[in-house]
Formats: sequence, structure tokens, C-alpha cells
Amino acid sequence: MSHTLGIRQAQKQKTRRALLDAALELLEEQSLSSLGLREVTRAVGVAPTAFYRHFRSTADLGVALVEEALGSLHPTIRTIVSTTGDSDERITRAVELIGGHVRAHPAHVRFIAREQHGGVQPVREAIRRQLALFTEEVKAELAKDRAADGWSDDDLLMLAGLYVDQMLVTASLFLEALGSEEERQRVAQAATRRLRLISIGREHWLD
Amino acid sequence: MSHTLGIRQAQKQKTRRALLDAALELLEEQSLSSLGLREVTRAVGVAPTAFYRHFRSTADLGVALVEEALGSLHPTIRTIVSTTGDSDERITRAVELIGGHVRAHPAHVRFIAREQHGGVQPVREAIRRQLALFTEEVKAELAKDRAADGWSDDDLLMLAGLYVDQMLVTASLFLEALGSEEERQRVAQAATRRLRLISIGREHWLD
DNA sequence: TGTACATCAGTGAACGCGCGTTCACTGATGTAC
DNA sequence: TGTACATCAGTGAACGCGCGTTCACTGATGTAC
Repeated sequence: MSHTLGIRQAQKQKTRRALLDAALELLEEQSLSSLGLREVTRAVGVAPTAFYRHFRSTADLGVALVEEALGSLHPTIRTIVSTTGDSDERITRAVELIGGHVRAHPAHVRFIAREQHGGVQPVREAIRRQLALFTEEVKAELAKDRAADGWSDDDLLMLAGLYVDQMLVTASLFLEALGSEEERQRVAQAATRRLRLISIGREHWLD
Repeated sequence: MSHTLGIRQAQKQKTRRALLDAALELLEEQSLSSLGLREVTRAVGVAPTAFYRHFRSTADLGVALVEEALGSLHPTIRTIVSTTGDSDERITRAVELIGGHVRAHPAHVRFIAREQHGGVQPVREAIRRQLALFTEEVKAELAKDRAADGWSDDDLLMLAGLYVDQMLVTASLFLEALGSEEERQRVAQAATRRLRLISIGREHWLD
């Protein structure tokens, strides 16, 4: 049995969740730097001043969204890197998993793609920090593989970074293809091809 | 001798340039979706209403900036793809050219990185359209190479897309490294490694 | 070349509106005894 | 269990401010004759 919060704490958490959810929805159509505090509270149905009980500013809320959005990506990444099988099977599975993640959390993916280079510095930095952690994690997993024997640390980091970037690019393309199954197929095929080329480069890296 | 505009036309062009330049500078610190028309005219020193003589809205101005920013990238891309020499020489030269472009036009690069996934639809679409043209151009150049014998059209497009995306990622990393020569070196080295791996994958694609 | 009229880039006042932030408050929940 | 006081999430009025857009205008530039 999990720890039960007091009624007051539980209600506060509920309002906080509502603020985050409303903001994420509003951010599908605009950038964080133009998101207004009053817009968010209006969408939730609380007074503007209630916002300050939870966040200092919309930038602060944005940082909280980064943690959530990239937190949801974490298990997907772990699954991708720990998939077994031959190279082609792993690539196909990875692309499927990315596509599934985008379907399950489109607003999260859009938010990260948009704010990675967006106009709000603390949010950019939070995203960069989290992506650096992902890259380290992928690198550690790559290092375990026998195929990594003889690879330098820098080379492994390069490959991990290439994979993480490809994942983001692919996720962003899936996002634009959400409406059409045909378009989705095209994105999946192109992403698969790219990963295959990277995989071939990897196999012959030490030649 | 080039065509001489009338005094009136020349003055109008000058104001338009000033508006574009001021907007680009303001956009170093914020997104287009939060850029105000009055901010821009204030920076230039004209009345807010003068804005409407040149653009319908800040989104409209943004589209004009896309044309300029990606227009300035065009010659750099042409130089990169038409560079001769062996694979390593071409890669080194490509990374140098990208770094040089970022040094020469940092605000352009930042604008494109930021607005590629930004909150203003017409601008996103303008960027996507231009990048698709670049990809086609790179693909056409790749097709000329003897190394492309036996490659399908889709495979060439995949490789061209991979190169264009790498170029943008690299440019964006150079941007963050503008302050430090040491950091610049690190970015250049990582980008070189990535392109080398892609190049190796390319050589063995048809194995 | 000079004159009379047309064009049009930029002006400045005015508008209604929504913004972020402050402040003292209310009343349900929590706590100490 | 009951009582008296403390806490604090959410309220609602008020503020000064900058926003985008409209409108009739001015006066330098352009054009026709």
C-alpha cells in the first residue's frame, strides 16, 4: 500500500497535474516563450494567482514538462537498446518502438522537438542535460557488445550520439505523419534505411 | 550598371532591410511566436504602423527571413557537395565549411534551428520546403558519383537526407560552441567522426 | 524645363484587450492538547 | 473524542503596461503634359 497524502496535498497535486496537462495541450500550437500564465489557468478553470502556488513562471513549468516528457522516453530507450536479435531485427524493432512512443505521447515529442532549440534558456538546458544522460546510457549499452571491442571511448560516444539524434529526428518525422498510415510507412522505411547504413558503417569501423 | 531604383523605392527597401535585421537580432533571444511587431519597429525607430507597409504580420516577416537564411546556406552547400579529393579530405573540408558558415551567419543558423520545429506554421513549412530542395540537390550530386552505381532512388534520397540532417545538427552544435575555440574543436572532431562512419556505411552499402 | 496632380511610405492618436504581478482574504484541512 | 489555533491552496479585485490594429493625415517623390 502506497503512502496516502493528506486531502490538502492530494488536491494540490491534482491542480498541478491539471496545469501541466493544460499547458502541454496549449503547446501543441505554440512555443513556450509565447505561452501565457493566464491562458493555462483559464484552461484549467482556476484563478490566475493559483498558478504561483505551483510554479514561479511558465519557464519553470516548462522545465517540469521536460522531466515528464523525457522521463516517459526513458523506458522506451531502455527497451530499444536491450532488444536482442540480429541487426535487421533490432533496427525494425527500434523503429516500431519509436513509432509507438510517438503515437502514445505525441504532445511530449512535439514539446521536446520544439523547445530543444526554443527561446527559453532554462528549458533548453534541461533538455540538453537529459539528452546527454540518454547518450551516456546508450554508450554504456553499446560498450557491452562484443562488436565494440577495440572502439575508443570517443568513438562509442559518437555512435551513441548519432543514435540518439536519429531517434529524435525519426520521432519528429513520425509526428508529422500521424494522420496517414501511408506516410507513417514511408517514415518507418526511411528511418530503417538510415539505421541500416549506420549499422553497416559500424561493422566496418575498424577495418 | 545595375538597375537604379527611384528614391522612394530605395528608401522603402532600406526600411524593410532594417526591419528584417532588427527582427533577426531580437530572435537570438526569443522565438518568432513571441516576437512583437512593436518590438521590431521600436528597434528600428519607425512608427508601429510602418510595419504594415512591408509585412502583413510577424509570421510573414518570418517567412521572408527563412528565404534569406536558407538562401545564404545555398552557396555553402554547393561548395560542400562539389568539393573534390578523397573521402577524408572532403569530410574535413565539409566540417570546416559548416563551421565557417556558422561563424559568418550565426543569427541565421539559430533562427532556422529554432523555427524548424517552432510554433509558427507558415514558417515551419517554408523551412521544410527549402530543406527538401537542398536534399534533392544533394541527392542529384550524389547520383553523379561512380560510387552511386547500383543505388536505388530511395537509397540516394535517404543518404542525402542523412547528410542534410547532419549538416543542421553540426551547425547547431557549432553555434553553442561559438565562444570557445576548444569547444569548437571538439564539435568539429565529433562531426568528422560521424561523417566518417556514414562514409564507411556508404562504401559497403551494396556488399 | 516648369507646372499641376497622383502616389504612397511613414506618422501619430486612439481603441479595446489581455497580460503578469501584488495584496489582503477565505475557508477547508491539519495539528496540538 | 472535542476544542482551539495554525496552515495554506485557491480567490478576486486592482494596478500599470504594452500589445495589434484602425484611421485620417502629411509631405516627399513620381508622372503627365
